[in-house]
Amino acid sequence: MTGQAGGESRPLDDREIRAWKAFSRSLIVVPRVLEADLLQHSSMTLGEYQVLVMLSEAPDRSSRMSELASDVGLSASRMTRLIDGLRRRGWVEKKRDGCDRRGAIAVLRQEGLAALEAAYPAHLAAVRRQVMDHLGDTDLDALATALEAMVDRSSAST
Amino acid sequence: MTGQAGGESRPLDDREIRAWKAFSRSLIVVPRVLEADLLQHSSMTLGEYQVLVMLSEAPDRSSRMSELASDVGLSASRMTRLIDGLRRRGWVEKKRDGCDRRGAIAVLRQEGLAALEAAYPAHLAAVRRQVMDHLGDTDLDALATALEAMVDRSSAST
DNA sequence: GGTAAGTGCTTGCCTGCGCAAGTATTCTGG
DNA sequence: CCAGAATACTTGCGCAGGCAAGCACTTACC
Repeated sequence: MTGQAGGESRPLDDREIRAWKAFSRSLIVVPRVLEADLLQHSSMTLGEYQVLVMLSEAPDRSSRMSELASDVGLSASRMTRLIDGLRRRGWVEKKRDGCDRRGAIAVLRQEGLAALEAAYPAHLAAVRRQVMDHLGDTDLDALATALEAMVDRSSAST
Repeated sequence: MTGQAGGESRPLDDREIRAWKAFSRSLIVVPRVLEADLLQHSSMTLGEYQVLVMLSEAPDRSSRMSELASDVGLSASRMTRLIDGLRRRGWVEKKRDGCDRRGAIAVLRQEGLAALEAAYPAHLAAVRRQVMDHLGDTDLDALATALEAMVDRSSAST
């Protein structure tokens, strides 16, 4: 029994409903607000910001497209176009992988790192203001563990 | 200095980074997976499902467009087109408000309720499987409170 | 009562994003 | 060494969703 659609699931109780409704609203509202802020201050998307962060932390400031995609949780096609956008702005360059010439590797350029550093303070403030400041009573480790499990489950079911 | 981006914020510590990264990935991945599931099983969007739920719980199974929009966290224009879609499927009808004839009121029809009830079991199972099942160690009330605060803060800053 | 400002929905247009199909390259069995 | 399967990206296309401008109606003020 995979549980895909088959098994009867117990309905959510009141606590669960409250948590789920709050979570599902946050899924819509939080990214919108953060993205609007980032777009206004730094002319970049939330996805673009996250990709720049991943690249800045990667060895040689470079990473394969497919890794970037799965790390941020975007589709491969989205990543192609996202990287194209960053390339047009001169923030990253793309080169074919020498060993596996199917693959492409995105490399963060100096200008991209500068853009990321310029965007960082305002975005950090927005994340604190919109998200972290409200997590006061929450056990961060338990929350992180739970969210990681969700995301892993989802990637697994692909 | 607006204060919007002004103040220096303390960088996130390791715990916060972990929680934030997990949260931001979940913002991308969770809605995608749930929506794909809902679309496949019931041919409706997550937003459409949520609107149907709101309507089914509302007095007279009807609600003003603007209320629906703010309850689910979507923009007014999105709500117009979403309701149009539901109307085309015969699930909802729209009538002008008698008292304030600027306003429009969406009314859930029997067919819409039936569609919602048909979609419910599979969606419930998906929500349990993808989300609720992973929240075991988490204090649901604290989490709900935190998420509600986030969303309220965001709506407020409009 | 009539004009000005405000409110509530709709429309035009643009962007983000995924899916399905296509292309290029690598791997695998004969 | 060569077909066929598998992999890694790209491209075509369609839908979700926001913003800005528009239209309809109401409220406020003279």
